[in-house]
Amino acid sequence: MPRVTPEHTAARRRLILDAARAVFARKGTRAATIEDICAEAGISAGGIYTHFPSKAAIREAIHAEARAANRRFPAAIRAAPDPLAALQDMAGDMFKLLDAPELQADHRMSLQMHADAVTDPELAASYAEIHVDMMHAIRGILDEAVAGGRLPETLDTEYLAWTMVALYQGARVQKLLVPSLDTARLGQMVRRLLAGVLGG
Amino acid sequence: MPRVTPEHTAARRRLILDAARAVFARKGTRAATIEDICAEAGISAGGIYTHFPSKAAIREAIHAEARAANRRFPAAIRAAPDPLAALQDMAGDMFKLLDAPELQADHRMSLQMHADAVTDPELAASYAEIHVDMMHAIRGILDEAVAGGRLPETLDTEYLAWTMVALYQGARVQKLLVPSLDTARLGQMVRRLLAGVLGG
Amino acid sequence: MPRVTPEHTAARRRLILDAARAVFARKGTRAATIEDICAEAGISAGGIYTHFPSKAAIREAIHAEARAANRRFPAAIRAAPDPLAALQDMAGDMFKLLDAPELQADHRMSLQMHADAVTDPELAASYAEIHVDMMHAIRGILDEAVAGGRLPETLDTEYLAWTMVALYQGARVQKLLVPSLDTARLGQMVRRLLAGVLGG
Amino acid sequence: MPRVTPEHTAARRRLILDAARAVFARKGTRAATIEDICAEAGISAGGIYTHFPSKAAIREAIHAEARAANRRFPAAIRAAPDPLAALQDMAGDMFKLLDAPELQADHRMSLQMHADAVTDPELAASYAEIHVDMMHAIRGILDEAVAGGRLPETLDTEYLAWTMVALYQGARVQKLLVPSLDTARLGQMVRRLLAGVLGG
DNA sequence: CATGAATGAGTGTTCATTCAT
DNA sequence: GATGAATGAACACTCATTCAT
Repeated sequence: MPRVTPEHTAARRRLILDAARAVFARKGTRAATIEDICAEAGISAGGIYTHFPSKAAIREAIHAEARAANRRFPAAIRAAPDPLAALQDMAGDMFKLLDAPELQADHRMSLQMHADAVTDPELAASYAEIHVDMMHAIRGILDEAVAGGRLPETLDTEYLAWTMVALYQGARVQKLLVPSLDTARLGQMVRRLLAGVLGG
Repeated sequence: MPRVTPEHTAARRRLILDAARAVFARKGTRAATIEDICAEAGISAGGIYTHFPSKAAIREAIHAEARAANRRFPAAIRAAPDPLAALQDMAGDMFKLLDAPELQADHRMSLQMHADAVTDPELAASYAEIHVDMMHAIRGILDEAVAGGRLPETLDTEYLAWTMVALYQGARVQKLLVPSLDTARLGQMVRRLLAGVLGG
Repeated sequence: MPRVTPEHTAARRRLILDAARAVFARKGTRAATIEDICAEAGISAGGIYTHFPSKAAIREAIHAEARAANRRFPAAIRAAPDPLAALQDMAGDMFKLLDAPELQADHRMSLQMHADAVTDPELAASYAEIHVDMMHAIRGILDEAVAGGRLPETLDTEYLAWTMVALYQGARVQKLLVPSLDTARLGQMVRRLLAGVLGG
Repeated sequence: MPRVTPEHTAARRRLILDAARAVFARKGTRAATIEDICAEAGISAGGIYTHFPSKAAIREAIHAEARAANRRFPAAIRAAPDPLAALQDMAGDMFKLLDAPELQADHRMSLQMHADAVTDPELAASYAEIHVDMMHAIRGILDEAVAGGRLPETLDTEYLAWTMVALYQGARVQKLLVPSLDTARLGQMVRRLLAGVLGG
């Protein structure tokens, strides 16, 4: 019978994952060493291996969490009274996400992971699914608006959705490289571009 | 009379840089080893160090070339009879670039470099300049159109330019992760979005 | 074109193998570290890997050499004018081998390898072949003596050969554990036991 | 009243030692991990240290038991009505021991221990004593037969005894490496060799 | 200059041992 | 006593870089 509560184990996993995310974001997944992660987490060098079988497993766990977080996005937006309006608002305000201090590590991590994905087919497939999921979520809202007569049937909803996702990903990278970027103005411009198609 | 001609030296540099780009694109700058590059170039491990002082120097040389290539972009577009129309066309057609087989390695490399940039402030600064350069080139064209009365004075040309750059970067990543992406339809959508602002 | 002669490469391999044999003999194959071997050979830690892909490969190379050495044994004894007499002499004198200072490391190594073999099926199969080879060599001589009418047809030549091999292996271990063992007297006794069966 | 009875403690020791013997036999003393032993014994990693201060101590305890078992051998053979005949029988039948399924682990263990002994002077000394003990037991029987006039005074009883021990050790290794070995025929041959010296 | 073997600091991982529960 | 997570010193192996040829 373990004398260690499941809560303690979960907390330790959390500790390691958070440390790893911070270190991966700072140094990149490849340059980050197990020792870096342990130092960040305040545990000993071997201590990781009670909770994860390898460095790759940590990376995968972080990736899985990122993916899970992305899955929650569609539900959130669908819950709005007027999803189409919510989508437009978010396109304008989503750029607030780019400034959120608590998300900086995520943005950096994400970029590292994208770079890894190009190298690792398995990771690439999984990341592709994240993008596809985001696209589908947006497209679903657009399709409903088309069905409701609020958008023309001729609208290529799938590629409008793809475009929005690309815009988000591109803006994330841009903000990382050019911190002085004014995300509010960027949001305004995106909103204006979308207004030309979505109305509003 | 020097035994080794400058041409030979330049050819050797070229050989190494091309090999390095290919390997960096395939494996990532960190995972790629000097030996990988040598194998790709068909030279010996020590031979690199006659031409480059370190692996980092190779990466920097590649980056410098990428930057130089980007600098040629504004001039090309300015040379068009109607730069604004050329810009719009390119926004629609630029996505052809995403499919160009000879550019796939560049797209991959670029992603690896962006990831490195987050880790390395010097590289980040330099990459930021590339983005700023692209933005300025686009903005210059937009500003001229404003001056010529073809676009309203109220247009936030700087952030429209930023948006276009973000869209390009995002689309590049997207195409790498989701190869089935139909870049023609993506281009159509981008063109349509821009039409709402630029007219057309 | 390699600037290093094949002789140099062979010498380096030899250096490493000899060092490894010494260290394996002293510490056992498992306890011996790559660093031990490098220190013994006077080379740097990574230097081994130019010549051997892994520690296991070194062990296997040593094993292969031991096996090759064993293969030379039959030819040597067959070359004698009277192989049966030579066999008997060797049975008595072979125990001189146990004292030979230059073979002490081999005897120790051999014991380590036998221990490894029990653990590793592949190595076990290979070691079994060494034993079978030795047995066959001895049996061949005995069978010729039977064919020549010098030994009775009823003699179980196969198992007499096995017994001789077992005696050799057992004596090797014994001498390692009990260095004060008088191998000359041991040889006398073996010769006497064999005389009862082989005549002489 | 002690919460933990001596019986319980003894049983736990037994459990650990049996598990350790099994694992050592299977993997070798060095490759076997504490965790392997714990898994085999069905206890936890820390639990070992209540009963043994270290892994080495377990190995030593097993060795001590092996030595104790060997000490019982002389008494058993002396108890026979005709010890000399019993010795000859055993030499022929002893090879039955090689086939006994319940002794396979012991044979393997023994080989591992011999290998360790070459590495560890203390263990070597102790193992030497086991061999010396076996030799003395056999020699004692032979000397009595000499005293009783059944064997010639010129017989080198000490080295005949050593030879018998070597034969046993050698045969053990042989049977491990060459499982197809026919131990009955091997026994026959040994008996026949001994008959030439001991009569019978 | 080109070569490639040698170097040696550093990496991910293992495992005997400790100790809070 | 028993547990098993935590520790930290090794370990096998990698790789950017050097340098004798």
